[in-house]
Amino acid sequence: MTSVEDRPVALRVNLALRELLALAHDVQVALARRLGLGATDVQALQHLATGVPMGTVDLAHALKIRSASATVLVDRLEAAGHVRRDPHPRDGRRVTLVVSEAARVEVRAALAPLVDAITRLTDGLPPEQAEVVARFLGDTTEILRTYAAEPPEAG
Amino acid sequence: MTSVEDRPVALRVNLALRELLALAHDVQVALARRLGLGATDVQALQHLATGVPMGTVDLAHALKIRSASATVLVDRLEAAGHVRRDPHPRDGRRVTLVVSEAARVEVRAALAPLVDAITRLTDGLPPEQAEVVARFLGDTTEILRTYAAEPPEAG
DNA sequence: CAAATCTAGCTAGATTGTCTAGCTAACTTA
DNA sequence: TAAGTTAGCTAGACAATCTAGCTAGATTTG
Repeated sequence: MTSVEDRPVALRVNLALRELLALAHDVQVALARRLGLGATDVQALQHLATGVPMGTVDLAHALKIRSASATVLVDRLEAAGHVRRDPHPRDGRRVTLVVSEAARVEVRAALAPLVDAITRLTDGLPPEQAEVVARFLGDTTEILRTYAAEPPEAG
Repeated sequence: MTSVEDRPVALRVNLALRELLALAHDVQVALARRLGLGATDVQALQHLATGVPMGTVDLAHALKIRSASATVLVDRLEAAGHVRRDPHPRDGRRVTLVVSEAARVEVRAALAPLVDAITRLTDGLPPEQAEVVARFLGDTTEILRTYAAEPPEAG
């Protein structure tokens, strides 16, 4: 039996989360505009900036677009000087995508106000509350990941 | 061996949030695929489903696209039987967009697993922790909104 | 070791969705 | 009533992704 008093809180969390998901798009667009790039291109840079070495196909998988589209995307980023195509040392077919240091800095700078604001928010919380929030966010991303991965029709 | 829990809480929250923002896109795409629509069309339905009466221009503002694009978007939704264009009772220029009950049900059903999972998660929290989470999410959406609204160059 | 198969990446052309430009009709104001 | 504003639409341009199909390098197999 759910009590009447914790219903509003659950509802508030649900609504806030949905609003946050909706806002995510706007945030990506805003970030892209700051960098003068398209939204997908920025996502690509963010993936590449994690440091995990990637080829064109890997990037395509990460972005959930076709490899052909990723090729064109990398063309754009390369033309803008944001990434470089390095040959793979062992596999002649492969390409290793390397983010330029300038692009890395640009992305970090554009994200800074956001990261700083969130950090301020987190630092303002008592440690045990921050812990609660971190755990909740971790669980939530897990749920979202599951939902996003789930096939449209359950087999 | 460092585990995830050893990291500073602030960093974990920041990372989780960024992951959440990245996942939001995938979630929208997954939802769109379930409904057989484009991502923006689904967002439009979600906006319209809130019950706040809207015209084409209002929808355009909500989605941050041009009114011309919204017109075409509404054409698509109308052709698919998801919305209806009703004349505005007082303003002859205006159109009131009405979501069909079928579409409303479809969207709710497609979102159900997500909403249910989040609700389970929230209901599993002690009330005071839920309160902390709700407050944090509210503050976060505020930060994101500010970031998304901020002009590329401070003038 | 040579043939068949697979994989990474690319090119070309079709498709889709948003954009800009510009229009009409209706509302508002001086 | 004339001028300006707003809601919505149409037409055509543009940008990003998609499908189809190709080449070259890697892997497997008889």
